[in-house]
Amino acid sequence: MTAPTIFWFRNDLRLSDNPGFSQAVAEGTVMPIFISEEESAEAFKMGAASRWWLHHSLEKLDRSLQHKLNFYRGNSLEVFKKLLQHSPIKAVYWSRSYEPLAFQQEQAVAQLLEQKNIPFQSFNASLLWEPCEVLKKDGKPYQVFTPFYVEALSRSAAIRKPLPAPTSMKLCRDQSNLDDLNSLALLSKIPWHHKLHSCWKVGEQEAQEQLKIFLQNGLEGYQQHRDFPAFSATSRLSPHLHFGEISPHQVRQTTQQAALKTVKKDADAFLREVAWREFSYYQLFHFPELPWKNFQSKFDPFPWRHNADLLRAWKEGKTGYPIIDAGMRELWQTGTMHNRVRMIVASFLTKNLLIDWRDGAAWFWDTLVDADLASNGLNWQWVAGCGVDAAPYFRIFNPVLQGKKFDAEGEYTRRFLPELSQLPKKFLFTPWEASEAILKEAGIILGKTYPFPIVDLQQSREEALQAYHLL
DNA sequence: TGAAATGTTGGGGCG
DNA sequence: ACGCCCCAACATTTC
Repeated sequence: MTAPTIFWFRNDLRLSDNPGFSQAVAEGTVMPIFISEEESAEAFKMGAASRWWLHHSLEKLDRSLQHKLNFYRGNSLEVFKKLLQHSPIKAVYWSRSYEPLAFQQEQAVAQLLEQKNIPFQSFNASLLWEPCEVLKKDGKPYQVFTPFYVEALSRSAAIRKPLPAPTSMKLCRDQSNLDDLNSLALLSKIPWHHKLHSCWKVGEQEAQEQLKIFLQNGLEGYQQHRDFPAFSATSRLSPHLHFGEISPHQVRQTTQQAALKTVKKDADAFLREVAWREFSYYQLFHFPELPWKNFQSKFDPFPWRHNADLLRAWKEGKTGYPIIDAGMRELWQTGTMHNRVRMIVASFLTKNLLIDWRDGAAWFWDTLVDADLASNGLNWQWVAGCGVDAAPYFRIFNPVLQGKKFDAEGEYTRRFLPELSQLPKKFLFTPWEASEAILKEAGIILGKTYPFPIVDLQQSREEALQAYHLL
């Protein structure tokens, strides 16, 4: 048997539109591998919800690969060193990561392969635009989304057409490898994740299916409906995109084809959101400290509060503000949160509670199935006001008004806060204003079945404005 | 991809 | 008929 080409799967867990994989298959026998770096460095630790997703995504991918996917644990450089000792390798291909640490790892592997004189090649499988190519006239990266997007769109012609999945593959296993998917220990022993099964369908086929469902049912009116958390008007593609079960190229092309029949402005609005994902990776590429360092360094001395009780109340959805609590419970129960509500809860944490955006980001990292280093960092910094093209510091969401405006019927809030389900619409976002009789009728005992507000909105708003103003 | 404070306008009630 | 006040509705400014 001739030596196989290794294809190193990373966050590109699909067979279709995977340029490196297609090329490897076209050139002969392929040994597909996946490396979990989680044990090798704290920085690679994934959140519990992401691990759940990854486990099932790998399971699906392994099935598509005729159960030939090879699993390894540890530092990727060490894994490759061992791999190269065992058997002759023709070449190594992979899809580039645009996350700083993962990029460093692949650079180290590339160096090793160079030394060993083994051909290798990396591919862009996950971004529509190479971060290093889209630059301002002065050669510096864009810091504002809109001009970035205008420039990016002008380069649309260069975007590759999505590739079909290979029709026939010769795959092989690494016989010396004893690890399997379960050795990666991605699933928590506590069966909390069972509830995620009813919310999500993981995998490449499922991602394609979800895109179709969204384009058929959700695209028309997307621009208006996407703001209302009770509707299912969002694409729900983010975890699929994060793990590369579907590529932005596929999303873009299929959306544009669908848009020929439906409303163009909705398609544009949707693709603009996909472009925000690009912008996040773009910023992460040019500012690798994005996930943990203020983009605007003047925020560095900001006096964030370290109040464990307030933070816990926020995490558990027990702040006493129903739209906040509904969002936080949705997150815990389903591994996601509607985009509008993410902004509201993030504003509440960073402005009303004056808690460090990194604490919020860490919780999202642990609980979101679409937790993404680039998007999480960019968007938290956006809300906190310290980020790229950020929201101004004085933009403070009022959870009562936001609830009334974007969940006017209270459907979303009641869905995730069953203890308030009997409360009349008039008081749903201000239960503390309801009379004793009304609360009793609704079966609510404030401070017992549902908390009193943990902060005063007006006062905390004033304090935030004052603190931010001092910057 | 806000909200609150402040300013302006115009219609109606009323002496 | 007129001026005055009130206030809702909308617009602008400010944080």
